[in-house]
Amino acid sequence: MVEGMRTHAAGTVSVDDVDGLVTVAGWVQKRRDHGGIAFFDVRDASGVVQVVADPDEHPVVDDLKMEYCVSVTGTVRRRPEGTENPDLATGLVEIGADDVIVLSPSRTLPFMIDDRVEIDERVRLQYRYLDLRRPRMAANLRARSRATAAIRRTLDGLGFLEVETPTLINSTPEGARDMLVPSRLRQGEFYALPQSPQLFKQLLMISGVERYFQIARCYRDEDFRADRQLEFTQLDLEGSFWGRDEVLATIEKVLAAVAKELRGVDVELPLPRLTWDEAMNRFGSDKPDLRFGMELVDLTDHLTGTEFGVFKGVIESAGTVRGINAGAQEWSRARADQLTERAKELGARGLVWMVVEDDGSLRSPVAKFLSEGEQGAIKTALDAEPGHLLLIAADRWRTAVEVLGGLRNDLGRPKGHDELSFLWVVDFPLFEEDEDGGITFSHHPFTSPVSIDEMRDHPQGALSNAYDAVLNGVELGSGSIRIHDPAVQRQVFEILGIDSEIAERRFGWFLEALEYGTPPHGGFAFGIDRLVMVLQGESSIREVIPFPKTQTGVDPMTGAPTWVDDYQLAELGVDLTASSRARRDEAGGSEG
RNA sequence: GGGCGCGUAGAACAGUCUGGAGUGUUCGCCGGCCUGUCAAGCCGGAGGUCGCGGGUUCAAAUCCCGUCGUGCCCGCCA
Repeated sequence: MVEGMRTHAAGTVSVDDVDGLVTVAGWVQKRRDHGGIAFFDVRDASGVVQVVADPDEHPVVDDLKMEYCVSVTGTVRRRPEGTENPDLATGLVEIGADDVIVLSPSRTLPFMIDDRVEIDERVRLQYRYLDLRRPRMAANLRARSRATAAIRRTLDGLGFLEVETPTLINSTPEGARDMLVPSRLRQGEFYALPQSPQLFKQLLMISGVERYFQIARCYRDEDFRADRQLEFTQLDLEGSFWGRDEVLATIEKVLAAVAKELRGVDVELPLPRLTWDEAMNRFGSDKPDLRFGMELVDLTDHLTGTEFGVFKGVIESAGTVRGINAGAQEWSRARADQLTERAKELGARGLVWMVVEDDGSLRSPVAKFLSEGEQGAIKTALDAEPGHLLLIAADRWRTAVEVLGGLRNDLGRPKGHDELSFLWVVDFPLFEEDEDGGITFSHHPFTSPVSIDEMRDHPQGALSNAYDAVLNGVELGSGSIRIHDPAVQRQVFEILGIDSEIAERRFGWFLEALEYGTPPHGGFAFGIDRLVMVLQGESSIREVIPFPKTQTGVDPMTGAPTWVDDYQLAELGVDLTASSRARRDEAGGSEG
């Protein structure tokens, strides 16, 4: 885009422009002053072009520092033979300066605008506006924009209606912690920021929208991770009169369109599907990374008669023994301790390791407790060759597979993001056990059961109509066919132990809405931040969020969150606890 | 809520284990030289609360305790 102050975008100046008079504007990337001749690079959003000037004719060139904002008018010329720069898109040409104007000088930078240096992230966030000038970050911004454009293009083509839902809604204590906003007009009452537009999109189905989507900001007040922020962006989508396969086919098209846009690859559709059961048993995860093998193997049957106490105890108490072949790994006592520690972190009580020696024998702290036959069976089951490391976990099923699934990821996961492995995980259990042995929904309580009878009679084994999308072991998002029958919805609340009075108070308005001819409906939501993160080869969501927060929820640039004045609190009918007040006073109090 | 790592000049680091003068490297910054560089080069210079507080010691960037900041992970994230 070229207008007004310039005739050309810097990155587009080419041999076609030779002998032409051009004006470019941008930032001084680097000045190289040779005395009688000086070069500097001008960078704008489109790229970089080199300017040549005689400092005697243009003394202003002596003043140019990095990141000065400048305008340059001059004549495009071919670079002298042997001085072309093949690394630069505009490397065949340069601009001979006639006029150089400093539009805006720059202070000395806190860090250089350069992808080759790793800067402390706190400093980057404090000067995010400079950080975003770096080519990698600028590329991530553009990628994100292209991703959302591709999403809108695809869904518009499929007849979807983009609808905005409110971001000040009612709080529901289930699920993640709500971000709360105090109401001034109704002191003492609070809005919540939406964790997702879930109920509103279902209402839109009742409203007759039939095909809805929204690129929605969502909020969850939980602890941070590399792939989790307080606020994040989802593609939220819902449709009526369709089933799971139509939802998946739609989302697949969107994912493929974004992958095509950002990676130029054609993702083969339909995407592979795994049942939750298979994902857990083979990969120890409900978001398996299929870019590598190292699959889990059930060793229980080979060890039913074992004398080894740990295995014996687990098997007798209906647990399971699972193993993985981690392949050739550097091995040491320290490494063994480290992996055992990690296994415990993942919930295991311990970890059995075995290294296959050159003669085929097993080196392991537990080898002496296992019979020759048992050792042989383990080796065969795990395809063990000399030099391989075998890891075995014995526990209740869920723990055993999840521990090995975690270790599998630690040990086998490819470093790069070159390969893309999308997949669906389907047939999730409807409920799972919570820590008190009670029952809790594994998706959300609006997810329909595959069978209502099964849900009522055997809730533990009941399947739900929920599905997840996974890319390279990253959970992109999930969806489900919803409950459209208010009676079933009430039953689910009941099974979950939500008192009918409470359900009525919290969700009565929604249950009532379901009574007015609700169409069968279902949908999906996936995290745009995570999708763009993986496609851009980033390992943190913060690299694709323009202004993210640190792990403690702070924005180092603006200082948010901040203390507020007493009069603001008074207007809201909110007071600080004594300890918060003390911290505020210690910090120098409120501003203004 | 918990575990682990990191914090030294504007930036990136080494030095910390094994205590001995703020020692050093690269980039940036300031001054000078330089007509084909593109992470230009050469010469010179400035720049430090070793995150903060306490302790041990004749002596602490270094050892110990606490604290703050930051990152990764576990819990949490329907």
